[in-house]
Amino acid sequence: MKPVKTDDQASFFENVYEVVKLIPYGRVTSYGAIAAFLGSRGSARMVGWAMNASHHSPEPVPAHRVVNRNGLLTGKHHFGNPDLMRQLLEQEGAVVEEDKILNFKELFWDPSRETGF
DNA sequence: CGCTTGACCACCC
DNA sequence: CGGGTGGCCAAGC
Repeated sequence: MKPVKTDDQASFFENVYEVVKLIPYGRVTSYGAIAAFLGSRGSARMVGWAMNASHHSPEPVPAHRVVNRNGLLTGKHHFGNPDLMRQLLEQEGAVVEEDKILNFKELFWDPSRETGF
């Protein structure tokens, strides 16, 4: 992974972006998992808010790999095209139906586990 | 400065 | 299946 933000702007948002960019191809995670990994277990909403501002990030953020705890593509309406998120996930090998990842359990990527904390 | 909203989560009815 | 409540924290008005 990249070096830690030495800048003062190491905010929750930047942290979220880093984690999301670390998500391997074909893998997905949840807002709550990211929030928990960052130390704010109950701040899942902040992760979503960070994603909302992801366009603010200089680098592209694979937000389509972040879904809710249900494996549901809750943020699909923020990709410009509601079908884009689903297609991106299917493109990476995910099985999506009714805006839900069926093999979510298999594709789930736990940041606190896969990264060796 | 305070209330409302939000790409969430969990529990309850 | 639907809906409501509490918690969380930040941004918008």
